[in-house]
Amino acid sequence: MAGVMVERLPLAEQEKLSPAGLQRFQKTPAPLSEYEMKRLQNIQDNAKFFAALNLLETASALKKKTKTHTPSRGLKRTVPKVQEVEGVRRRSMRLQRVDPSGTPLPEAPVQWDPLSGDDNPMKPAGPLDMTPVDEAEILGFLKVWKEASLDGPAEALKQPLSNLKGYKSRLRSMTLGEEQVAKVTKNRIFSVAIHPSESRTLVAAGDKWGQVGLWNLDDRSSDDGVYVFEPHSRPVGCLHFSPAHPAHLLSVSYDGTLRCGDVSKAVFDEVYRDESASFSSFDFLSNDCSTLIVGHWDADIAVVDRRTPGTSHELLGQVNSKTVRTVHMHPVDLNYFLTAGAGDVSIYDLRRMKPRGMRPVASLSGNTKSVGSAYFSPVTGNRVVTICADDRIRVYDTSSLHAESPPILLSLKHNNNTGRWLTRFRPVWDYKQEDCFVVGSMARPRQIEIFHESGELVHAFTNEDYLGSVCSINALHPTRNLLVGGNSSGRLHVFMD
DNA sequence: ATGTTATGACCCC
DNA sequence: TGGGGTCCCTAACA
Repeated sequence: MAGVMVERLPLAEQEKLSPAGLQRFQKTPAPLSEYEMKRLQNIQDNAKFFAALNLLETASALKKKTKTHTPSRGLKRTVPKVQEVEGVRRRSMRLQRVDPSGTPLPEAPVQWDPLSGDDNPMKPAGPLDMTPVDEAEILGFLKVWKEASLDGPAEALKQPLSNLKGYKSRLRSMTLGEEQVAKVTKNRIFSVAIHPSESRTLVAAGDKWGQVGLWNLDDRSSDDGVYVFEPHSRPVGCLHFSPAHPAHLLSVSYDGTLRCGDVSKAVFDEVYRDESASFSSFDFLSNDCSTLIVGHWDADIAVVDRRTPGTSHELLGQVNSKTVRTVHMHPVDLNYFLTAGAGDVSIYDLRRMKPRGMRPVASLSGNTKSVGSAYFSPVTGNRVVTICADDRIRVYDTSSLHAESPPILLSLKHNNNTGRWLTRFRPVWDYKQEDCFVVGSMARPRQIEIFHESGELVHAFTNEDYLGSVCSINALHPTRNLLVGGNSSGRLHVFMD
């Protein structure tokens, strides 16, 4: 803890688990809801799918596998080259930057424009096939993902908070080995997600240029279990498996689309699209995860219902700040949501959505520069953790939602200066231990840190051999001892017991 | 001043 | 060699 300055403030007592909080990670409790009907329909639809699957799997099992062992998992060194289908590519002298005699012209400053080149074209509207960028066979993988999604509600969610000592020993049991590191996207990671299954280990990451990589860690066969898709064309800022139906993987992107990767259909459906906008984040609004709240970069907030046809929002408001980097629902009272952006962290009431200048219910003041993220503690919502460019991590007491200015419990000095090439840190709470959060770090040796809300460094994950870079974006499994950290070259690191 | 966004410098086959 | 993989604490602009 050298160099770390902690300002301690009084702590409120620990709250009990709330049923509403629990439900976020459980199946929809209501019997025969619309969702259940839809699910039955899906089961029928999928019968055919599995029939086809069995046939193809048999066929692929007969294929000879000759791949040699490589020390690192994930995306391979040699990416299959896309052949120029048009034969010789004609380029003008001007584009080649040579004058008519063939002598090179002096280098002109080029404004790089992703929209004009064919490097990163906007994806077409409508569903995209779930075809990996290398066109690898994925039926076997989809089967795993689908089976993993059939896990019932976790008993562990109902267990009371363990004490800090017990929690520490759980963290100590989590290790990183060669098999727990893989490159899952081509470029730098902007978001990660963990499938909630207790029987299977499935993680995902979204990158700078719209890729979403999925990694099945249980796949120890000759294949490495990594499958890379490209459902977006710009950074994938936020990624979550649906807690109510984890066969769905939802993603939002700066490209102005929100998609839902659906195993049953093997497509990335388009849920919400606004080409003139840029989406930064989203959260599930209802416990059945059918409605979503989406934060736009320009401070618009949209409510989206996945059940209605079309790709527009149901409701649009604008919060009273310059930008919205993250949006997060209160886990107990689903009328309230939290936004964080440029120098502003506020709680708003959904029932008072307005087209412009919404007045917050509460303002979480103290951040003196740009705020990277803000999240409610996931079970009670009694805490909010923020991270700011002023090199502080702050924890607020939000147990009284109508306190206009929730008190700061902690202001922790932390080097958040990630610079030009690293994704900004986003501390997230641990569902298993609601008073602790995980955050990336610039400290050497490279580490991923777990802090208690008091500012105590509870644990630092390090590994001399396999963790040599900054993991900006991290996620913790809701019940298992499992941590995923993503770095700026597309690699995931999975600490587990 | 604050906040955001660009695509660099190396090393290694 | 050069293109791709990898890690990372800057500088211009609005």
